[in-house]
Amino acid sequence: MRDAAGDLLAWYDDHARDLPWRVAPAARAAGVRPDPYRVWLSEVMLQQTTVAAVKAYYERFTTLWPDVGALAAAPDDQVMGEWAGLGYYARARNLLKCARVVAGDLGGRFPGTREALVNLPGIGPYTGAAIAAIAFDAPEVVVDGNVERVMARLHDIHTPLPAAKPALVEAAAGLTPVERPGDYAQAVMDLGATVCTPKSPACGICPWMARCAARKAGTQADLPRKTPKKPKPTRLGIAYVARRADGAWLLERRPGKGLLGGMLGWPGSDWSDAPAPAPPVEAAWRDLGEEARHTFTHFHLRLAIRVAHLPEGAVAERGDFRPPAAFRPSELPTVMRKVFDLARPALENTR
DNA sequence: AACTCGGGGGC
DNA sequence: GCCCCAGAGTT
Repeated sequence: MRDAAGDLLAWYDDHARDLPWRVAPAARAAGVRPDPYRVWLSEVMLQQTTVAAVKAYYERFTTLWPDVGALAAAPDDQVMGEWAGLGYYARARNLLKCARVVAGDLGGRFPGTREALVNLPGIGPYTGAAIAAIAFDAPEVVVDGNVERVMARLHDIHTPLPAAKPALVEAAAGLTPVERPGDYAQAVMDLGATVCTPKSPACGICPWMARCAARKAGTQADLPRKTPKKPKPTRLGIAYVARRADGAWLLERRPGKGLLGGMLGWPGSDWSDAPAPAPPVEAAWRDLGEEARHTFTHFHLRLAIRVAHLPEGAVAERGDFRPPAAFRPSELPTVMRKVFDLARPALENTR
């Protein structure tokens, strides 16, 4: 009788999703290994991010920077601009740090073990194990959100996350095969993404149906359990959008740490219960009367928008003027792009 | 162990 | 609206 990993690999050979960062099955069978650079890039982009959202960014990055040396040589601002909209911007900052360590100290080659990989910026337990397994054929235990859900159901584990994490890792370790560990890891994740989904799992077509304890007990839809999360407070702020008579926009590079760190944005107030006005330049500011609403991981934001036309030669206390040719709205994180979309009509005419 | 850190798609 | 997503880093 085939073991659980064997059943899943057989399913994977017929049902694997065709994803840009994967080596096609025929090529893989012929011994072609995936490029560690591309595995790493895809895994970092996929952290807490859906496949659908990642695809276009992955194609863009690999076109602009086909290898780790090219990425390491790219200017910080360009990389941050290309990451804009994908979220969790510390990933992009650590991506560059990691690329520069690999391209510099490591001669352009990624290390092939989990232990060495997790010492690099932005590579944690999951990503280190995933790169080692997928790119280097190491039998590492790869545990992401999909694996946690599948293991909780397979073994009918009712302990809420995150307390259940050690038990789920142990369950995953007991199943991970020595052969084809990379395919096995991707198979569990595909299973979680397409069959063992968070809501209404398709148990009838699951290759592990007969082995699943939660299905026997009828508890699969309630697993994994999670500790309740805190409600999000609402913060208020003011964003200032100014345009000079020559068409230049007044923009500001945010500090390199914290929320939206390193990203381009509009100058503004603090975000709090009672934000203090902080115009970046003396001008006849006009309130737009419409606010940008945006929800971050742990709070809601309502951003009032103030706009102003500035005379030619105006000088700002904060931020820098960018001519239209040097500014693409796609460089902005989403909340700042929302502000721009609302403010633009009022500033289309430069005088 | 708890908190910070984005954004979009599904329901 | 809430939930989820190929989590990592900080405190």
